Amino acid sequence: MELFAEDGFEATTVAAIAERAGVTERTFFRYFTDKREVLFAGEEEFEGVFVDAIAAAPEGTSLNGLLVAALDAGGRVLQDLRGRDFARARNDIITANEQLQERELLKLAKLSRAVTAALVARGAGQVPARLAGDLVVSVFGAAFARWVAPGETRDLVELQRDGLAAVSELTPVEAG
Amino acid sequence: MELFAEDGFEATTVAAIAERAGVTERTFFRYFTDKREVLFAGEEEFEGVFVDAIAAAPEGTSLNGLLVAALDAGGRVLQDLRGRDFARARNDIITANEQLQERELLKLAKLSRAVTAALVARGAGQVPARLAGDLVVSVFGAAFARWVAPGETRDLVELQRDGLAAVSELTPVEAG
DNA sequence: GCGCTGATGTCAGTCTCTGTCATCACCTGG
DNA sequence: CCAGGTGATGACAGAGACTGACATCAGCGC
Repeated sequence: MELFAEDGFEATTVAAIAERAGVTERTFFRYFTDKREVLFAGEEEFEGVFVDAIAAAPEGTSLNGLLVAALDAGGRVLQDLRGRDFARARNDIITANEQLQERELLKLAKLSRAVTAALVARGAGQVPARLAGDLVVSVFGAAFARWVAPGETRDLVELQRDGLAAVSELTPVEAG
Repeated sequence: MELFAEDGFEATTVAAIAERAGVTERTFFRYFTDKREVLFAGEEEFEGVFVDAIAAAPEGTSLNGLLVAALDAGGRVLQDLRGRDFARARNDIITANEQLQERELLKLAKLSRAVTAALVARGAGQVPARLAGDLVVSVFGAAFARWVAPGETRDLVELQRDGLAAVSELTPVEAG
């Protein structure tokens, strides 16, 4: 991340990263499938937080309640694990490069699919579960963007709640 | 697309594509920034359909109405331009390869941003517009997946309408 | 015919990523 | 204490995506 922040992602060669880490290029590729993957290590665990929160919710929880539970759990972990400053630094690197945005979108799409599967396991229908999975990711993404914006002081969890509330105002009774 | 369908995306070299097209590798890269980009040419125009539909809607149209207008227009174009069989063939290639999924997600993210901007231009707030932009893409994606599924006979537009209706049932009154 | 312009070819080179084999530390059983 | 197995690393060679620089050549206006 130091190198990426200094020279940019593309200008930083894998050889340079490996040297800084004190290993060879070959070893780098044994730990990371990809040059981009450096910035996305540990995404599966993050996914697990969302999924577990849905699975652990009390029986009879509404679909809406499951979404709130997943978002709260995910948001809290992200806040507490590394903090906002780290998130900002990482986010700056990613938003500066399309290749990295692609990879992030792929990870988010996987998160959406995981949430969808967890909702289906709780009895939701296929189509609504998929839409809800996308919704979770969308609300998370929008809240995250606000969270790392300069000057923002509110909690990520709070911003997510706010976003979710905005969604329910989006689609009034007369949809379709 | 012939080559991709035969040998798969990764196994197909740019040299092979160029040869089939009767040009050199260098010329290929003058027309496509990327090997993947071959499958995503003309995405800007598709984006334009959504944006134009929003801009062209009669004054006073509700936010919901704008989303319906955008989805209807986009769905219709996709159906009429190349047809379902072409969409299926292309979709098979993309779903078989993660690199291509990444690129598709990036294009969809751009579509979302474009829709967001169009909604903001119609007076929507920043946060709801972003969520609505994501929503449009989400509904489109879910409907498209159903549309290209084997055995499906319904219209893309119809499936989108159906998806949008499912969304409004997702978020009842007591959200947040 | 002259010179301009745009499209293409040629060539050399960088960088990412992969397969293969050698090396070396560490452990384990005899 | 040593033979042999195992896992991590290094060393190399090579394929393939992409880029920059320059050459070529057809078509066009003058």
